[in-house]
Amino acid sequence: MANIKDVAKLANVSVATVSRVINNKGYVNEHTKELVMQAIKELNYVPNEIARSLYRKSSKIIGIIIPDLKNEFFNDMISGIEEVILQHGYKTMLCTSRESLDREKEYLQIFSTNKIDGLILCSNSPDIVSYINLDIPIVGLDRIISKDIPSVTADNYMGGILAANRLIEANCRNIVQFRGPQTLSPANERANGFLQTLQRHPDIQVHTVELEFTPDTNAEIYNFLVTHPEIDGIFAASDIIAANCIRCLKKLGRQVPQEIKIIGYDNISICEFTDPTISTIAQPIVSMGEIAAETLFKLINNEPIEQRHISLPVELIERESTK
Amino acid sequence: MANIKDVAKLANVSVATVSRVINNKGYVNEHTKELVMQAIKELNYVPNEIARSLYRKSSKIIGIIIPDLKNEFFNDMISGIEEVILQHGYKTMLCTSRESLDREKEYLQIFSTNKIDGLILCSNSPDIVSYINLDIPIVGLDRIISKDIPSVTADNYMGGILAANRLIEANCRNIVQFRGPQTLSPANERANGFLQTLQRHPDIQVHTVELEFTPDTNAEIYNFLVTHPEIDGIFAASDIIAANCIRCLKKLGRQVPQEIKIIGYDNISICEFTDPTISTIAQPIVSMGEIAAETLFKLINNEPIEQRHISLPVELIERESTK
DNA sequence: TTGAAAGCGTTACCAG
DNA sequence: CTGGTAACGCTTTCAA
Repeated sequence: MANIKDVAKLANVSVATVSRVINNKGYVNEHTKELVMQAIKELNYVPNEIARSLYRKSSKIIGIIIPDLKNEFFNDMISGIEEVILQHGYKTMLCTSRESLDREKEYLQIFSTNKIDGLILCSNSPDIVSYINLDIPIVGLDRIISKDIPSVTADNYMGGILAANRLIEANCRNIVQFRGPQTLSPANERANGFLQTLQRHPDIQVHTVELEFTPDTNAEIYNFLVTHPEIDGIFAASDIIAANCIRCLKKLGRQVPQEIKIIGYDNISICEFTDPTISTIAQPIVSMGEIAAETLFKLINNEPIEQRHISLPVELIERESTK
Repeated sequence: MANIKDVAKLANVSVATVSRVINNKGYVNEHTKELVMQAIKELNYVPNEIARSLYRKSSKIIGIIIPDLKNEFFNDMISGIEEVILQHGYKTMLCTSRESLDREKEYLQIFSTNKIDGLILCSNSPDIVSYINLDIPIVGLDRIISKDIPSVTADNYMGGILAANRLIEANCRNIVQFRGPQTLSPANERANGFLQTLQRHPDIQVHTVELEFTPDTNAEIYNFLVTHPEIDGIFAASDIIAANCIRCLKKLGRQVPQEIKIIGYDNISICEFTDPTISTIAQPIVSMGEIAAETLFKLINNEPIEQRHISLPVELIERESTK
């Protein structure tokens, strides 16, 4: 692979001149420029970004840590992020933590040695903060990492309220909330919004079941529904869980939505494929990613940010499962 | 951020010694080592991987280009790849092409300037080869890029055969194949296996409809099914398409699987959530990713590879849609 | 067992 | 307008 010296030699100029040409910076004679361009083409030269990074002390790489790629929710986020990163002329280093603190630490280490310029972090681990030894801008995504780290989240509290109101309107009297783990702030906020709204209706019974965000929650769901035949309304922590509920209820011979209403969360594509289709709380997922990335670049460029913690509105999408 | 010089100064040794310590290489006195370690800890020093990369002329980064993150199929692949890359002490630079040649070229350019050490490429573009100006190992994934570039694919031809045989066994007499675009070799191989098997049954009518792998193929599917009420068997190019078929047929009041059998492709999670659940051809997706990565590292380390083009077995997964 | 110094490929400053 | 050169942070060779 040719380097800048080879180009300089071939074009009979100094490396400084070549550098000026490839960066379009400083004065350089039109004719000299031509010569250099020709040499570049002839040698098939591409500048070595690593050497540049070393000099400028910045890799132009943005690190992203998310729990899981298999979740459509995170995919949508990433597509929003990637677009913005590319527009700004940066690259993406994408890592999945699999919800493991060890893996997060490992990637943080890699990021640290690789001198990334910014980090978008979507972490469950409450004490991840103490492992962050990066002196670069960070934006928390979907979850608030700490008070000091800017974040972009959805209005989970409102999501809980919307779900509760819909079930109340639908005349549900025995409601179960299959909520996410207590370690996740979004799950807590949703539960708070949900429960506080229902508290104003003392005639409504509310159960709470805490589930992990793993694929095999079926047994727990099934067990609960079998022992609680009086349930007539479900608020699920995710659309996947909602879909699992539908499956369980079908097995139990119960009619959705006639006997039981269900509301999911996220508005991923599965909502449209189940029978009945799933009513859900939609988050502006792609926007969340975009805004997180935009915020990160503001931090990188030392521009002011209006708001440290941005919370985006959510929306109830009505489909068949609550009709 | 402290650098190696700072550490050397604090420990009262030379940078060479510090280097020896952090790399565990060459002779260094046990006591000196202690001193250096202490200095490292005190300064919170982490080696600058960019400087290392520059020296060793290798970034320890593997580039991955895939069409789309939103597709569960590619996600599973990536999780296989990521694991192997991490084990080998490399990092991942993941890029999505959105099926756009321009974007592929853009990323190829980025990879080139960033001196990645290897590339896993999942590209639709037939003429992508001519844009690859990297002198590093490449492995094609899911699709064969060129005869010379090692690849890992699934046995798509066999997938077509399995699907055909299942529909034949189920006594289908009017079959439609919703196949993928002709520009994709996997789609062609599946179609070949499928059609060649059915040719031996002249009493069976076969239609072929070519679809893009976009989310909004519903109109085309609906139009075809409405105008062809005699259809009693469907082979879909993906599980998503199969799920769309189920939705359309429900709208048309037709019973699956009683009146029409459906077979999908990929075995992604949606198969379990539709009603009826979807029979499908399963590819060893995670393995494909792992093997592609393993192959890449063999190439990087100049180890021999047994086979240039590896084709992995597929399997029919029987669910309700063909019962 | 340790240190000095060259070199990895680039940029930017300072002279000319 | 152009060239020489220090600097970016690290590794490795060669001498001591």
